[in-house]
Amino acid sequence: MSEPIRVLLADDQALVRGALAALLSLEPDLTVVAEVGRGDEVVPEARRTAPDVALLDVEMPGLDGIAATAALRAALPTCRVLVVTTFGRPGYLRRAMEAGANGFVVKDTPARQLAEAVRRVHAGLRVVDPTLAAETLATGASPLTERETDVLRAARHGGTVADLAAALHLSEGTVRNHLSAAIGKTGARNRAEAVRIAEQNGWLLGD
Amino acid sequence: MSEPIRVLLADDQALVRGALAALLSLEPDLTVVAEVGRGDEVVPEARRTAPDVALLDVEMPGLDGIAATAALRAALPTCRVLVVTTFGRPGYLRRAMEAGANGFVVKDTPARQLAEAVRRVHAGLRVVDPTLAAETLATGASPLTERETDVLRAARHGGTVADLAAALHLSEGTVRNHLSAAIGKTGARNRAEAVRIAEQNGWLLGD
DNA sequence: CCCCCGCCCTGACAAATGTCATGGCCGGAA
DNA sequence: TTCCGGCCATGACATTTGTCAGGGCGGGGG
Repeated sequence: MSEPIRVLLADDQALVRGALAALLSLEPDLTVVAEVGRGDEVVPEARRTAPDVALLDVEMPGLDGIAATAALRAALPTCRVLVVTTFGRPGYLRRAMEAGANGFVVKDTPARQLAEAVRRVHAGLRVVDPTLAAETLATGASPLTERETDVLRAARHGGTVADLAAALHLSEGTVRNHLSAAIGKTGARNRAEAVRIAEQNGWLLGD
Repeated sequence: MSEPIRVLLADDQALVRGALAALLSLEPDLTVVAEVGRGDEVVPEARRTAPDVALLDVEMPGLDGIAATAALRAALPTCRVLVVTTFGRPGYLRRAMEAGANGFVVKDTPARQLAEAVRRVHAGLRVVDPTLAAETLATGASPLTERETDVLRAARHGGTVADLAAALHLSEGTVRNHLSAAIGKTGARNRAEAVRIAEQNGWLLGD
């Protein structure tokens, strides 16, 4: 039998991270060689420990999992990436794949399948949650323009138009116009709903 | 040495649930006797397996963890409850304790401490995340009246005032008034912000 | 070269939202 | 009993938000 597969774990919730480590450690052919809780710690730690596969959560402080995927692929091209996330948002899958991920799994897949997914990714295969794959094709990429995305992102916290205008250095009229466009494109009936829809589709990544 | 502690796990994310099971199974004095993915499966499964400690997530379909806690305490008073949650929302802790929980842990506590928390709860001690305890005292109970809470809950999805009025069988003026009151009490500057604040404080439980 | 198309920016107008004063209802205190 | 205070309900009014038409800028195709 060959060397065990070296795995790096990245998840912001320490409890979940530790639990996943315990789960994977049950498999004789897998070793967890590193654990990190922030996206910006992924690359430094990967350089140090040279993992074969990195298991990255999408929701992380510092750098989200998608950005961390891109950074890791650039820094260590031989390291495979398996993205894991809580929410089955179609946009996440698309963005993850564009960033160079080798696999994508949502957190409500059965626990027994995770080790198998790691093995498949390590073997060079692509692993994609099948239910999500169909949905991704249906919803497609973001229809939002760059500025519209900026404005929606800023609107998440619930400020007034004046606040957004100040934060983005735009006139209030402009902000209203971008919001209006975003509302139209998302099919929403007001700002709050547009934010919710865009967020659910994963169109607001990048803080 | 006495019998191992029997544990029931409830979490809607199968991967996390399985991982927690793996983590706890590493401890020789703990046995995971049941796993469920919905709040409304907790009591039936507990009746069947007679656990000593139930580990409940707050965010679950069917019945949230707080409601499940109350139901479980009523059905099997000898079973201790340890509530686990992703978000350290002060209101959650308060509500969980009022519902009869014996402990409360957030998911970014270190993994090693979970087994210890289970043991303490089983021994009859209370386990509370210390940082959260202070915050709870500071933010206190919800200042929102029942109707205000209803209206904010309905407003989460982002509908218009007309929608809310129809859903709650109220006049539009009334809905606006309740929203205005909620905005005032939360210190928000518009509806969306009020929803966000109330949600963060755990004042909107109960779907 | 010129045209066209899309994105960005802006102000004026219409529509929705938030505020306020008012009145009905109920339960506890005087 | 009567009064008081809190919650709920409602309509009129001011403010904010969403829509629209229009102009500037830059890249790609004819």
